Amino acid sequence: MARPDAPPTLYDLAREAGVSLATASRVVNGSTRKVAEPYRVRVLEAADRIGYRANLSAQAVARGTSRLAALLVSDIVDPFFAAVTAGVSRAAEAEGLLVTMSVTDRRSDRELELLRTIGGFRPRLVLLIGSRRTTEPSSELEDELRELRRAGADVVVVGHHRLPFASVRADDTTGARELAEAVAAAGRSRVAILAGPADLSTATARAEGFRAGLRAAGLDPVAVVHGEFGRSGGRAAALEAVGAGADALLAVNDVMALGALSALRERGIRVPEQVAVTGFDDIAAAADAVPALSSVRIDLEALGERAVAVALAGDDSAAEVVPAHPVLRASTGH
Amino acid sequence: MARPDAPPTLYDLAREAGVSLATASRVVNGSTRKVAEPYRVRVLEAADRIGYRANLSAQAVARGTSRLAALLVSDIVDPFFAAVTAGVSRAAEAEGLLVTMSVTDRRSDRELELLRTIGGFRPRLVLLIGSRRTTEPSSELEDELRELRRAGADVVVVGHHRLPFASVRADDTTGARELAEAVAAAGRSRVAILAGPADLSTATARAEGFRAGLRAAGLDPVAVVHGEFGRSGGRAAALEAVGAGADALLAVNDVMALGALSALRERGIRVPEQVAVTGFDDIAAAADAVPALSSVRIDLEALGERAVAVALAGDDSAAEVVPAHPVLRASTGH
DNA sequence: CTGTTAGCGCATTCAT
DNA sequence: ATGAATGCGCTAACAG
Repeated sequence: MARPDAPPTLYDLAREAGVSLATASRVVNGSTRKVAEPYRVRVLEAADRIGYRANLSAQAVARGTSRLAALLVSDIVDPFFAAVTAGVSRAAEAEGLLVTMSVTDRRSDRELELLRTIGGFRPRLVLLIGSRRTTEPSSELEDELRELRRAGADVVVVGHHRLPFASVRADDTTGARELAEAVAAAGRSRVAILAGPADLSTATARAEGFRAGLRAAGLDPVAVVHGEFGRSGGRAAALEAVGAGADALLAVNDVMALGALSALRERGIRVPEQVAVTGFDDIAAAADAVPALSSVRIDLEALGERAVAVALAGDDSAAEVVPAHPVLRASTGH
Repeated sequence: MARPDAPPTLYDLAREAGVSLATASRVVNGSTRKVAEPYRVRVLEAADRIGYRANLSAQAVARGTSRLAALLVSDIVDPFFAAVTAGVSRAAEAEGLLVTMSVTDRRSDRELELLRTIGGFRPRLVLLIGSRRTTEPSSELEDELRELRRAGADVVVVGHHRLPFASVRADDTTGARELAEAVAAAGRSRVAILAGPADLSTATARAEGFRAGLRAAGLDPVAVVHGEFGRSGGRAAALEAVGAGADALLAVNDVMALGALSALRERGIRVPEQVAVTGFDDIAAAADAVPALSSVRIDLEALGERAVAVALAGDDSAAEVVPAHPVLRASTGH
């Protein structure tokens, strides 16, 4: 029944406590507390007596800024993004920020649309997680972000990108290079790269790192196969790579590597005896795979936490990099 | 430089378009459009000329209600919650709602605290995902939810619970029963239940279902071992269960089952030859496990979508149930 | 159908 | 240190 029973307002609080609006405001919002103790307690007591809860939207209007951290993520079901999101969530809440999360589905149009509506809330932070296609025109996106920036939001992009904003990413190149070198050192000479989408910047950065590592070992990839970023993409790519005679498959992420493993298993191809397989990100499932998947470890949650820290710092030219190093397991015969 | 460059307001828009505030408002906010075409276009053109974007907080204040859907989730890294969240996100956005996501870490105090701050935004929807401990006093939580309800929010709880609010959950009992029966029919007679936390209502509902299924097959569980909900909990429980002589392990969720698989593998115990293992939820990783994990399939994203639909319906006594049925795979010898 | 005006809940300057 | 008054950006009667 009694639904639209309006919550008590600051006015109600003031009246209940027998003080002025201003005084009530000063004690419940914090600011530079300059309220005498007796008044303080009266207000505080009155507050929980009537169950007062500040209307954050009204605060945002009056203050001209909100306590929202807007998070845009490609796909929350992907363990990679889920982990980063967890980090963002923790760090944001520690800063007293409420995080809004929207999934872009990797579609630029949705990304843009979401950014627009979110902008309406005048968020304090805007975090873009998930690498951008390198081929798509990002000018619209860039404009929108710039707009948000002007409106007072600090924006940071997680992952590789070419946007003029602060960024946080893993040291993909180093991790990839080291992993490729380790695989070469393990005696594989015909290694293929499961490169994922050709226009995904993170994927290409990792593929480049693989190449560099192989080169350092005096090798050239026997194949570089592109495809979907997901598990089915990994399956298809794996099949194509072994068809090309590969004895090692370096995937640009764990999910693809897992797909590769399952495809190889179905084909009766033994890992690591016949073909070695590696992933990237070291998601939880990597260690549990059979055989356990060699990968490149990245502290995903830390990545998320750093993202909000960097955003809060407010330096557009910041470009933080978190470490990424190989974790060698059974899938490479280690 | 020009950072705190205040975004254009409705007032600016009106001036730019040469119309009144009210007219400008009418065209940009939609409502029952009663604006003559010529005016409409003038406002619209002016809008994107100056890059006008409505201040949603201000709208919320003026309207007395927001377009926010507040989502509280136990652990976003858990594939189960991630999938449900994805469904919620999609459905909410389809309704023009922005979703805020907070992770409770399964701690009641955080849950309560988050609910309080979120309440400050006067959200339109509040979704609680993740089953509640049955032992903890939920009165505070209940009060808080009731408060939100009074303030105009529609609240729905996903999963089993004992709260007087709308709910959406999977038909765990049926799914569990059917799975247990299938395992029994496959010739297992000494089945153990990896029951998870004794005070997690979803876990107990599933365990009860297992019991019922075994009973129907004339069996009694040889062991019911409680423990953590996660993968390590599954490992420990599995070891204890096989110690008790079990030839089948029914876990209350996939993550635990996956942990069980890995523990058994390390011990050299063969699945399904020596011991059958089953999970619950049928997360993506279940089908990829080795051996492929038998589980109970639930359309997790649909669960999330239904949650917002039910919430929007606004009926506190709604109690929707989505289907759950076994998916038999190699881990049970199917 | 359009414009005026009075709030919405709160922060904050300005007097006191 | 406190209170009265003004404004934040927007919506919703209310008149015209």
